Order: sequence, then structure tokens, then C-alpha cells
Amino acid sequence: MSADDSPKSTDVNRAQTTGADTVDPDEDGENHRVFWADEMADRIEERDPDEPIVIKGGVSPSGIPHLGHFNEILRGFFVAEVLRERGHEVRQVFTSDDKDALRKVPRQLADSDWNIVGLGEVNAGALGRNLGKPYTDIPDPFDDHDSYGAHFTDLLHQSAEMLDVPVDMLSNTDLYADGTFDDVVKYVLEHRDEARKILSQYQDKIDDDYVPFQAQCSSCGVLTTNITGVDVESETVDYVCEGLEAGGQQIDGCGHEGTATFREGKLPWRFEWPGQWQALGVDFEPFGKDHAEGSWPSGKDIAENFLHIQPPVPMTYEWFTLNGEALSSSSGNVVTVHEVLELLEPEVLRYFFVRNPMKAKDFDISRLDQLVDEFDRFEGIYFDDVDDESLAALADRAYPFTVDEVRENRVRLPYTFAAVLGMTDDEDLREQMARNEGHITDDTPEWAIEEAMKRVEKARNWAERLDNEYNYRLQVAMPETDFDDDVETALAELADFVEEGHSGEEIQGEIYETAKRNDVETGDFFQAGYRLFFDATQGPRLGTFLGELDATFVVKRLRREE
RNA sequence: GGGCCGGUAGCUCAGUUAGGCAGAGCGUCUGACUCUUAAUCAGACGGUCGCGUGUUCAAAUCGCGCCCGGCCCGCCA
Repeated sequence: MSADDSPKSTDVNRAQTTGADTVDPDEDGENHRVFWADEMADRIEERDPDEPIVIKGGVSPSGIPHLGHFNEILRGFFVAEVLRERGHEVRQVFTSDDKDALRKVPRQLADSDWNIVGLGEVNAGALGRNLGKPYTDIPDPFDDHDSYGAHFTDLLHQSAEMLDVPVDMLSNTDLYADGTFDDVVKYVLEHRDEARKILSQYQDKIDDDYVPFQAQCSSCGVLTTNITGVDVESETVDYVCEGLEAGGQQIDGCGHEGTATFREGKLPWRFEWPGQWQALGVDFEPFGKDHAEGSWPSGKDIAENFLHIQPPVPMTYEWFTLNGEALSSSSGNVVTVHEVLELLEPEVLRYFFVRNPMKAKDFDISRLDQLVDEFDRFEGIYFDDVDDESLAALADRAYPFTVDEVRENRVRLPYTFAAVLGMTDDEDLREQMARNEGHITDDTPEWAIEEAMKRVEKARNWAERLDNEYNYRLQVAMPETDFDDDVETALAELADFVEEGHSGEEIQGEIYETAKRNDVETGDFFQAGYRLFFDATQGPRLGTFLGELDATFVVKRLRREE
């Protein structure tokens, strides 16, 4: 590459070469792995890394942590687990990039119990006055943590724990304060001419006055990019507080002229990221596709040719969509891990991230039954209960990483069946119904029954959240009714039949027979039944459902007695 | 404009590295179960593998050219 290449063409060339090593298969083609995490682990091992192997991810704690952020955590988790299985010591860290400035006040926040609240319910004005300041210097709107940053970092950490992913949360602010970044900050500022030169290959706006540092104003606390002088000896910079530009919008500084130490500010992202790699010894880092053509090429270049360190093994992942739309905090199209775990088990959510990271997936809440069933099938393939040639290899390899413990004899109620069981609150009845359908047998161990029944609550939450065709409630109190004489007669006959003692299947048949005998449309008769038991016009398969219930209750209800 | 990733059944996705019969689940339809009522079985339907072209005995898979979507090439992460 000639020296007089324009920045643009250099950029393009770099994109070509660096993009390739995130996507190209192994050259020899012999190391194809069915599970992508194995392939990443191979590449990490090829570097002969020091132990513990460090796997990193990171986000800024700008607001409610949503499911999209868990790409970072779970992609890293699977690679970490694979490496651990291979006998390595692994440390998974997650940086909360909490020294970044708050640029925009989010529309929604979440308190420490995951209640989503609108801006109006907190002191929005107080937040707005803190634009441009590091997240860790902004008061917690909920007053239960040291700062805004600490609040949302904690939520992020909670989410990881809900999925049993052991991560060390590292506060960037702390890393600056405790000196972890000292060496790299000093190095970057000492070699700022070189730094400017290398970054200018990627960013057009880097001019001769550019200093790769953002100082925090001692007067107003806002970060400013306007550095007027650098004293490497005393490890300070001079600045004029002009604030910073963010999202096309200028956040004003106070005009204060001051001096800040190297710890009283931060590196700009393009240097901070490679700085983290160096300071933390990072061996692997997954990142979203937005980084793939943006900060990764420059970060890799900066690491290799400026800091002279080996950049981590990279992995680009595609973003997934939520209910068919892009995840977006501003439009409110987000879902938290906390919410998801009210609807399904952690292992199912982990499974969602087992699949090919390069393909955009849709997380569709209205079809969670499908995702759960898919997981059940995946599990079945692992245990050879289900035949599926195309998925067998992946299931064999990856399934064990989705569960906390591989156990045979687990029982998985089909999700929609669990939703049907959720129509009653009676836990004994739920279990009885599961037995009647053969999902639970006398050989089923107690622990498996207990675990299986947990899904009922989740499926129930799902039905209620979506208000879908499973959202029916067995009515404990007598609903109001208004039936024709014919229907009343038919109900009375059906009551007699139930009183005689019959199975659910027999009752189901008798419903048709009774309706015919009394010249009632079967549809109308079913509606009467649904009205009586669910206070609705539709419901689950009626006869079999009634067959599960206490006969005395059913008879009384059919006779419309209390 | 340049680049990266993706595009396979109505839906969700495997399969693309190393060319070898177009696949699964769900849904739909039909049938069975004394039965139109969502939890049971069985079967069927369902495809221009985004489009075109080249290479090959053989292309979803490899090359080239297009189309569509997302992202990057400002800031920030």
C-alpha cells in the first residue's frame, strides 16, 4: 500500500482485510465445527494465551438493559464454557462503560425490581441537567445506588445472574480511578502524534489539534474534547470546557479553563477499546455488526501497530429482532431478561443464543411456544428420544451448555399444554391433568415433576401477557348466565351423566349426544359450557377438561347451583 | 458511491467451510378417535434455495453481475 493512498481508500482496503478474519473459515477446512463456540475456542487456543483466558464484553449503562445486550454476555459465555471444558481457566469480564457521557435522557427507566417506569415518574429535570457527564457522576433517579451508572450496571449484572452466567462486572470509571488504565492513557498521550495519524486513517475529522483524550471539567463535571495542552511529565492536560457533540447535538460546557490529571477524564472510544484489551489482557471479544466495519478495523490496527499488542479474537454477531422489529429503547421495542424469564426457562433463552450468530433471528413473543418446543426437541435429540440427522451433531455438542446440569428423565410439558393447565390455579389439579395425559408417570421422579410444573406458571404468564387463545380462567364463582330452556335441559342431562362417573373422553362424546338429543346446536351447547366454566365463548377441549375436574364441582356448576 | 452480513416452504429456521436426491418443526388441509372446540394419532399439500449467468458429470453450496433488507464508511457505544 503506497503512502499517498487517500484515507478513504486505505479505509476500504483495511475493511476488506480485517473484515475477512471475522468471517473466514479456517484455511485448511479441516477444523469445521458444528458449534460456533468451538470454532472460536480453536482460534483462541491457536494464540497460545496466558491463563486465565480473558473473555470480554461491554456496554454502556445508558438505560434499561434489554435482551439485545445479552448477545455480548451469552456469546462470550458459550466460548468460555467450551474453553473451560477443554481444561482452561477462563475469566469472563464485562465492562460497564460507565465513564461515558449521558447523551440523551431515555424515555423509560427501570427500578431495581424491574418495574418499567416512564420519565415522568422520576425527576426528569435532574437527569436532563446531567447531560454530558459520566454515568457514574449522575445521581441514581431511584436513589438506591451510588449513581445512575451503578444502578443500570447492577441491573445488567442481575440479568447475567438470572441466566447463571458468571461474569466479573468491571466499572470503567473504577478502572480509570484505580490506575488500571494509567499506562495506556500515558502511552496514548505520550504518542499522541502517532495516535492522531493512525486514527485519521479511519476518521476524516481528525485534525492537527486533535488530542485523544476527553477531560472532565472540574467545574461542571461535563466531559470535553477541547484539550489545549498536554504535559506528559506531570500527567495532566489543559482544557477549555466546551462540552461535547453527541448524536448531532451539542452538549454545552461551561467555558471553564482548567487542568485535569490523566485519571480525570477518559480515552475516546476508538482508543479506549484497545486500551481495555491491553489493560485486561483480553483474548476474545464478541461484538455487534455495527462494530464490524466501524471500530473493529481501527481497534485492531491501533492494537497491532500502535499499542503493539495482539488484539483479541473477534466475533461479529448479527442483531436479532423483537417481534419482527429492531430492538429500540427509544421506540420502546425492548424486552428485559427479567420479563423473558417470566415466560420461559433460562435454558430456553440460552438455547436461543446457541444458534448461528451470523444470522439475524427474530425473538417473537407471540410464538414463544414455538421456541420452547424447539428447545424441547433439541433436548430430545440430545437424549436420542428424537431423530433428527441435521441437528444431531449440534445438539450433542451444544445442549449441555444450555442447562445447569444434564439430567435424564426431565419432563417437559408442551408449552401450549402448560398454558391449558394454567387455566386453573389448583396445583394438584394441574399435576393430575399432566398425569392423565401421560406426561407424568409413576416412574417420574419428584424433582422432575416439580421442575416440569414450573413451566405452567410461565405459560400462564405468556397467555395473560398476550391475551391469546390460552388466556382462559376456570371460574371459581358462578358466572352470570342466560340460557334457553333446551340448553338448560341439556345441561341438566349432562350433569346427570357426569354424576354417574365417566372419563373425560366419554364426557366429550356425551356433549355432542346431549346436544343432539335436545335439538341444540353443538356450537351453542359448547358455548354454554364455556360460559359456565370459563365465562367465555371459547376454551380448551371441554369434555376432557371437565373430566379432570372434581365431579361434584362440575355437576353443581352444570346445574347452576352454588 | 464503497464495504460487511443476510435472503432456503405460509411462519421459525437447519443445510452453504469440504459441490453429490430440497430438509425439520410449526401452521394449513384431509382423515381417524362414538366427537366442528385449540392438549391425541396418521397422511397429504407446500420450493424458481432473491434474480441472472459462468464453471462442472453434478451448484442452495464455487466465480461473476445484479435486486432487496440491515449495518458500517460522522459522533457515540
